[in-house]
Amino acid sequence: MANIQQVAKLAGVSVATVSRVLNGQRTVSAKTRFKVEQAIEKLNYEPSMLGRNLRNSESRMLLILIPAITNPFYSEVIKGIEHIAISSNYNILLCETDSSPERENIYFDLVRTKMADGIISMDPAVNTETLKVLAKKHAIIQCSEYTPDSGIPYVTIDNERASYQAVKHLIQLGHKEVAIINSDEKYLYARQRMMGYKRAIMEHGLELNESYIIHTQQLGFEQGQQAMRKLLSLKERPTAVFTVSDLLAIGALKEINSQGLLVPNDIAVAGFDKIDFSNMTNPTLTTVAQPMYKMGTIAAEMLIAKIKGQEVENVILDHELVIRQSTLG
Amino acid sequence: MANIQQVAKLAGVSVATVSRVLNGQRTVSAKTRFKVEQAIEKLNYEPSMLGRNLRNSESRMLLILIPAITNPFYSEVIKGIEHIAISSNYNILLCETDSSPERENIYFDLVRTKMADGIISMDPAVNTETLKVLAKKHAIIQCSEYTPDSGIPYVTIDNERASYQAVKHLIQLGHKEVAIINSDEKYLYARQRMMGYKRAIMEHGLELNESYIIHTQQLGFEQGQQAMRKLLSLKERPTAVFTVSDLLAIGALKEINSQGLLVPNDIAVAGFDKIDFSNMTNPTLTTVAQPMYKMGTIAAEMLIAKIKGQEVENVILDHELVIRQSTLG
DNA sequence: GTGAAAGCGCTAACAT
DNA sequence: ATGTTAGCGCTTTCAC
Repeated sequence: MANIQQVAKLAGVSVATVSRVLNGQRTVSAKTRFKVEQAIEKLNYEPSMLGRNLRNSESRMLLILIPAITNPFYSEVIKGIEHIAISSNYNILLCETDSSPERENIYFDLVRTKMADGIISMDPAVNTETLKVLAKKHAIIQCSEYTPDSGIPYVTIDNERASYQAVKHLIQLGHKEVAIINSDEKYLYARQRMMGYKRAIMEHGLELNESYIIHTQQLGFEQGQQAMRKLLSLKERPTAVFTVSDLLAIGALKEINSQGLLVPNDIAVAGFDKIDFSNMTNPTLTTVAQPMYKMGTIAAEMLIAKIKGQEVENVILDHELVIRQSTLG
Repeated sequence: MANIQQVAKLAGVSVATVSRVLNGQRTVSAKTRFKVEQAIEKLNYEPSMLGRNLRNSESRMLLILIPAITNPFYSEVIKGIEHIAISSNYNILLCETDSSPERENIYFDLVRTKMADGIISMDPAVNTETLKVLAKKHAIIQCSEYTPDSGIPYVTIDNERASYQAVKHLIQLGHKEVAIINSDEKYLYARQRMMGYKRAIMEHGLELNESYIIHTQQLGFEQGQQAMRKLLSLKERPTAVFTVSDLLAIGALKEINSQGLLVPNDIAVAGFDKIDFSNMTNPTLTTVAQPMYKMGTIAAEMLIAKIKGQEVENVILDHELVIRQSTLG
């Protein structure tokens, strides 16, 4: 593997000049540039990023922290991040925490040890204390889940209102027994969506029934099934269910189906995220659309700005209630 | 940010000694080690991987090439890769090619420029010529899709046999009109699965009907729907459909449903991959289970061995036909 | 317009 | 057991 020295030698110039050509500086004469390019070609030279990165004291890597790669919600956001990253000459270090603090710490080390120039955290279970400390010395953005008043910039949606609108939709359809399948309320988004749920219930003069509130530890199909099983075993079954994730909703749908009940006739279901799957279920799923791709691009832009030392503002993106068969029939 | 010099100075030792402590060498006396650790603590020192990597001439990054991050098949494989990578102190550079040659080339540059120590390619659309050239100087493994006789080690399953078994299952159920929704046969796996399909048809004395063979450009829900629409518009509808991906199968299921037909009574459907969602459809999907996680761990182990300069053998993993409602009712 | 040289932070060979 | 030093491959300041 050739290095810059050998190129310089072959071209009969100094390494400085080779470097200038490499970096597209205009202070090199056309003749010299040509000689250098010839030498590069001949030696099949590729500049080593290891040397460049050390010299520039940067890695040009963006660390993305997600709880689980299997949730399509994150896949879409990542697509957005990737788009911006590529066009800004950054690369993505995708890190799945499985909500494990040890794993998380391994990944935090990547930025501590300069292997990553910044972090986009999408993990609701992230250790906010560590994150805050880290944010003092490193560029960090939170995406979707965030920490208010932490000084860490974030991009997200208005979870309370999104949840409110979904539940209101169910209520306006005539449902009086509306359940919610939420995730653990140690997460901010879960608390916000719960608030939206409660506000909708209250504002419409309905009764808040504690047995209609189910919490799950994770956002998966199985958790949705289990939660729905609980709800279906109730003496007074709900007639509608709002879940904070499409994955939960799809699991719930499945469980309702297995018990021989019909959606939406027996029970209406609404989810959250508008993942691709949500349009493939039978019936198709009413859900709150999050602008996932856009969220990704914005998070990436914010992070890159932050890495450059610029100030960045928090961003709240618009959501949209997408009404489909699982509530309308 | 402290560097190794400052630590050495504060501890009253040389940088070599600090380096030894950092790398856990036992040739350092307990007393000295303690002093160094104190200094590290005090300065909040974190060794820079930029320096270390340049010196060691490695990046400890593994580049993973996938066509689309949104296909859950890849997510599972990645989970496996990640598991091994972490425990071997490597990190993952996840790269989505979107089957675009330009993007692919950007990613190849990462290994050319030493930003990645090796590649696991899972992209069927990968440029095999470039890959072969690259493989001469770099560690490369192919996972799932591979290039026979290229000298590039791979881990995969027996696609022909898997496909054969799935189609045979349909035939043994009494179906005589069995269609296949395949992807473009420029991909090896597509050709292999087609061969399995044809062998099953032939061996059972059925007629090969060209109009029952549909090709799609991508593996997505929409492509499955479109393909199924074509099949349903046929004068002589097939009574069973085998698709080379669960995503296609789910799209097909959807289309059959929308046209008011029933699975499996009117048409039986079998997919491929056993992604999580395949158990959430209504009816649940008969599918060929690929050991995705294991495939990931093995690919990662092979790559790391290869990086170390060891020879590695190709691996063919077992698959399994999982029979569920979409064929059995 | 080009070159010489310093130095980014680390490891390892060699010396003691 | 510990220190000295060269050098990994690059960029950039400062001369000329």
